[in-house]
Amino acid sequence: MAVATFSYQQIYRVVAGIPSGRVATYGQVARLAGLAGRARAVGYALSALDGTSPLPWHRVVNAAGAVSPRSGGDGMEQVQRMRLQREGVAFDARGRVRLADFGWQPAEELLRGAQENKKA
DNA sequence: GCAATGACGCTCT
DNA sequence: CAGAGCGCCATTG
Repeated sequence: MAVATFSYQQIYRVVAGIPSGRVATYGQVARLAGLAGRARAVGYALSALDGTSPLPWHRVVNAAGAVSPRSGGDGMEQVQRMRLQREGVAFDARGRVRLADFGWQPAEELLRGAQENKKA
């Protein structure tokens, strides 16, 4: 495994910053992590995580506002939905979240982009 | 170093 | 509004 590359740390930090009851898209996280356009890297970083990771990975969804079907058939996508509903996130009949209401809207200062690397 | 795969995003139909 | 196709970059073999 890559043993947590530099980019991964940025991604994890952003994911950990997602407030409860809100969901962020891979592209959003990627941009905040300084990896604009590399949404795939975000998905890869999360895939590298385990179900035991302390990060709220379940708050990360795709641009469609739906849980992405990961390979392996872990069935964790259902767990992700359950967790989000538990936090107050509502899903529509198609199992998709209304990003217009539950989508995470970070402050502009945070939107500076790749500038948030200060670590406390 | 090259080739294949992947928890994505955007555009077209 | 929903579904399918193409392109992007990063990681792994």
